[in-house]
Amino acid sequence: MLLERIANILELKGENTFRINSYRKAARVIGDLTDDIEEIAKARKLTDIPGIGEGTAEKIIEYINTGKMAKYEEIKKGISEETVALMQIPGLGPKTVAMLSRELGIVGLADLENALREGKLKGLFGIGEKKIENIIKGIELFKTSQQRISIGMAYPIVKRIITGLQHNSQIADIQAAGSLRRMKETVGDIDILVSGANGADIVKAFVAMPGVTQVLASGDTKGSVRVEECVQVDLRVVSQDEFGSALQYFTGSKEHNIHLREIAKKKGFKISEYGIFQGDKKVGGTFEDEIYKMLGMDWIPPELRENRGEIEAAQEGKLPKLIEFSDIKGDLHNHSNWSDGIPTFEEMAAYAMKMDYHYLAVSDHSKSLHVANGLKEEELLEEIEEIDRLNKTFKRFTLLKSTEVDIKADGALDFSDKLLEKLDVVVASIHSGFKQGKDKITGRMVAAIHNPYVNIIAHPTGRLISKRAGYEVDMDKVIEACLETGTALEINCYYDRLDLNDINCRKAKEAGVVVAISTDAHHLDQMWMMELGVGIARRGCWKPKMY
DNA sequence: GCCGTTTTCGGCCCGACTGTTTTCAGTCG
Repeated sequence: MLLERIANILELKGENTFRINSYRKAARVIGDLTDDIEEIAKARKLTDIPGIGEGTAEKIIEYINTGKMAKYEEIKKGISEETVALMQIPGLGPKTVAMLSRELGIVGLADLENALREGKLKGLFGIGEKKIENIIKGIELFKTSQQRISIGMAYPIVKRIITGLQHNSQIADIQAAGSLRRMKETVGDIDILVSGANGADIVKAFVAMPGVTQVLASGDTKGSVRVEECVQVDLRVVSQDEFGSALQYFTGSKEHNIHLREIAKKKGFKISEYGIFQGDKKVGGTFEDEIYKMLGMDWIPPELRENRGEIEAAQEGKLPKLIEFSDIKGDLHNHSNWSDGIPTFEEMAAYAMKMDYHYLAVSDHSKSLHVANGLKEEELLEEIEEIDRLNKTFKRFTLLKSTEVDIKADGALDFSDKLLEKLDVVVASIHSGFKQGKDKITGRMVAAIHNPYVNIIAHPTGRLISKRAGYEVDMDKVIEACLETGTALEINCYYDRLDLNDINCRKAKEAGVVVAISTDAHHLDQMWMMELGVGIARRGCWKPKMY
């Protein structure tokens, strides 16, 4: 995003911080849009977007018309991308990078490492022994730092740690915070907050837990470790009367907190991780909701805390009552051992009943998907018979006859309508021809949506978090077709898919399209991932009953 | 650069930590 790049370069140039933040904010709100930016520009409504003023609107229009931004072309002169990237090294900020570039002509990481080796940093203004040591450590950290991981990987780690610690008698409250609590699809590190009297003891117990591979810090109020899964987990200990405000603070997002503090300030309050204050007097902090209440708004569910309008909605008492895991009555996309799954029908049904579900779809792959042991027509017919037989043995529970039918590269479905008609739920999805152009892929999907027997389009974009970008699909056209036919789009809960993502999910909701939250489980112990999908749906503002 | 119950100028979130320029700037979350 060009606006973000402008912000980075301006930062390096030591421009006014507030101007830099304006560019960052503009870049972010545009990234969060569910509507097409060009459409908004055409309707001359860019400045209606909070954070976009006259100046930025002009630049966006210029970019749409010419593919360039004069401002960017102007400021990037003489500054290399490599130099801008140096700011990502922990401990190196814009001031230091600019100084190193000015004094030593350092352009990129290679230059910096050479200069360090040759001892050139010594004696520079503001650089001492310690600073040099920290830059070296920072480079190391930068090189080995992990990408953000899927929330589906982080979630079980948190559950394990919380389960392991909650019996500790010193701990009063324990709760995950950060982007994990907000159910963001990826998390950088994991933040866990506890309240308790003896911080040092709690931290000691934390760093000694099984699964810890490296202790990064262990103090009286904070412990930091790396666990087997190569993720950093931070534990912070606060007193009980600070737990609410600390939870609010550490949950974020940063943008949400900044906006909240602006409002607090205007109302004569000050909020920090230690509490909410009126003058010097602490007026709250034990419970998170009291902070929101004192600021004259409803408590905001963590999943919505991204500064995308949730604060205004809370002020007006217009926050939706979001869907919860307990609202889920079944799962419409699962695989059995008849194709590439592990469990038998009986095991699936028993597990679903234990989860308090009323129904569960058996949606094994179709014949073309050989790698996943796709079912042939006669096998699907057998499967139908077997499920019918089993259903007679259940009370208040139904296994639904289903398939995950392939939308083949030529756009045809892998099973005939005559066969699909015999099923309770038809899930259709793309597993081939990923590299086709946008029109072709969209055409295939729209054709499937128009098939009268297709109920759900699974993993609509095909992306795999941190692994595969997904095929090119025109989501607006897909949504339009779904709206026309009543076909549902899936929120695939599988941890590395989470597809639809939160933005597309909200887009679907705003359009009035139905979504199905399904796990695509191939194993019983993947069925918990429904919780992830519910999180995405909550971020997409879905209520329990839309219709 | 944005924005307005402080409304067209003058603000713009809060606190901790670190290292060094010894009174505070830079960086981070």
